[in-house]
Amino acid sequence: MNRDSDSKRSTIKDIAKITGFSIATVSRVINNKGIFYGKDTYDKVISAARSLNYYPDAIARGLKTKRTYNIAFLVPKTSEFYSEIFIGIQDVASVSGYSVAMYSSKFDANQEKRNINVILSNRLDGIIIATSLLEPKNFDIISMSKVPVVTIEKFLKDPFVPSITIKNREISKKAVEYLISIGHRKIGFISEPLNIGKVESRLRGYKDALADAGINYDDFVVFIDECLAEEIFDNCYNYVKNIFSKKIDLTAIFASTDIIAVSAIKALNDLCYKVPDDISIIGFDGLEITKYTSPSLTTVIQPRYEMGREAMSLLLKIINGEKFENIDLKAKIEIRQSTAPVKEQN
Amino acid sequence: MNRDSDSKRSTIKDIAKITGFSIATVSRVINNKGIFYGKDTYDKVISAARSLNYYPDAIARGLKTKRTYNIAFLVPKTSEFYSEIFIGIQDVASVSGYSVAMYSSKFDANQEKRNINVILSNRLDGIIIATSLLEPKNFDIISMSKVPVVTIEKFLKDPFVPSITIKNREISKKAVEYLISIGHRKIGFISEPLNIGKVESRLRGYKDALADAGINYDDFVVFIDECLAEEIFDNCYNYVKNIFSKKIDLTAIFASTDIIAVSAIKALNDLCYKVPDDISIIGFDGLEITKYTSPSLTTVIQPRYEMGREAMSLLLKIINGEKFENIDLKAKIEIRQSTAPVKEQN
DNA sequence: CTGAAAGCGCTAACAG
DNA sequence: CTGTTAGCGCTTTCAG
Repeated sequence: MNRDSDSKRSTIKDIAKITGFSIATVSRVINNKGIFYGKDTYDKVISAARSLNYYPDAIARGLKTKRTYNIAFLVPKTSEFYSEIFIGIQDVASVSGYSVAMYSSKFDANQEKRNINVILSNRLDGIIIATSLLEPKNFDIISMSKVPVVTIEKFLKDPFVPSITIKNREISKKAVEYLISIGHRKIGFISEPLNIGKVESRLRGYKDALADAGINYDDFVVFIDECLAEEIFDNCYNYVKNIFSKKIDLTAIFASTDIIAVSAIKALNDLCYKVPDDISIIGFDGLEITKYTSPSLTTVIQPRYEMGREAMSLLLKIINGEKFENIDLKAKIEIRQSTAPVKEQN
Repeated sequence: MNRDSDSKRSTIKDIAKITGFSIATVSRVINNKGIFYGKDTYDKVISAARSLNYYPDAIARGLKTKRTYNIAFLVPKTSEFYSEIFIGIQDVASVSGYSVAMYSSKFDANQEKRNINVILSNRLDGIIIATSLLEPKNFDIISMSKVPVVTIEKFLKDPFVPSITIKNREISKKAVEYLISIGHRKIGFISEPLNIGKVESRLRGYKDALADAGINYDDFVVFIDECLAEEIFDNCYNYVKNIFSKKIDLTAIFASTDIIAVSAIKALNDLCYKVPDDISIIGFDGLEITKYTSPSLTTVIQPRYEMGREAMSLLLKIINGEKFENIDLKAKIEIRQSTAPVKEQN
């Protein structure tokens, strides 16, 4: 069961041979370089190319031109969250002839390093990093290589590396203010590890809102799950369940991601708390699934598609040597069923 | 704001220069080719490489060797479903030194074609196609290129293209039999477009089960949503809502994907049907989120990680000229809260 | 154990 | 408008 590999890939040389033109001419028409060839030449070359099933060899071309027109999108895991960013990236990339491939580290620093090595070895023209890298040392490798980079959701102090962020602190503050506005004063905060950057900002927003409302900040109701993993739901579920199996006096939770929020709802249900009657929950991200949980989730919706578009535009600017600056986008709160006015305590 | 590009990437030539060896020798030690060099040579070259921050240029190497050690994973959209397959692929690929990048067509035949062109131009060593291509003509392009291919969840008659499938028909039959075993006889089938291959098999399994139980197959309770889109939840939700806004006499639904099932639960809730009291629902795929919906979803769990592993192993066999055959994996049913014995009709 | 040299497929001066 | 030619960085005979 083996495919006959007699016929190898055809090259411009082959086309040159059967058309009688030189490889230079063939190259010109293949690349549409100006009008330095006749209509007739064009037709002959193109039809020869077609009949030979010719494909330009991007490898050879890249060796010469130092441009591969390939972009890497580096994520810690592939999920709906990154997926939509990816689409935004792809949409603007393809307009400029760039293609983008997604590399997942699966929350594994070694895999991340391997991915980076591959990306650098393959001379990809740029890298978009989502949510920063697991291993700071891995960033140094990229940095030394001088490949254009932009980050999403993680601001680095490196002046060569601009970021796409959203106003995490501001919108988090608003989210918590909303909770306060409907009577909540005992509001917990649950999140992934703080080192993710964006999470810090969200915690800060949470504190801002409490401070403004004259509510004391209480370390005891801030829960940071220090574990990141693929089985993120199970992980969060157990985490929340654990928290609430002790008697905790909260009427609302601000969760730093939708995954946490959705898991929390389930955990609370299983513990016989009713959402939103006993406890309100607000999430963060705006994943599509959150409209389909019961109750549907009140959440902060991030403009993920837009983030992807902006990231790629920014990267293009760096590649083309134009000037660029950081971009800070707005998110918005969508109120659904998981939040309700606080009930009278008795 | 522009990075000084004075220092370009270093090459084996640079290493040769500062060590005094020839580029051939440098190449040998970089590639660990046998023991055709002394320990001393080795050390000198390696330390020079390190000090120059040397990266092998995969582009140049590929031009010479015709192998890029890059694999493409082609998906119609990036989602949790493909995500886990991806991890399986990546895990076995990396053991053999291959890296894999994911290319999404976003349910767009043009994007798909563009991706394929990029993949072929970049001489990727192999392609894993999930769920078949949108456009059959696009497959011809790949086929003509003779690049090794394996498909997941879509069997092609092409003898050069083996597939990883699961026993869709068999397990679907079992799923419906389970519904029947708890008293259901009015069972609907809701799915994505039939041309996805796997869906046909699931429908067949559904019919098998009905036939065995002596239940008449009724076209009227088989709903095929002919639309595929990114907003898959909204789409399915509306579709199901639409179906059930007419008075439909069903006690159970077999949904061909979890997304449909989850959307259906919500749609039914909004229509004041109770799941599973009024109607039972069983899904298909085993997405992690389905444990966290309310009620949690009874579903067919596919071994997605395993599918990815097997696909990559198969691809490696083709690449290495070994013999290969199709692989058909088993799925299993996990019973959760969305299914219950049928209530007495009155 | 090491070096010289050819060439992978393509682009881009430069010369007509 | 077209052809010649010199590499891009690397691997790989073939000689030593």
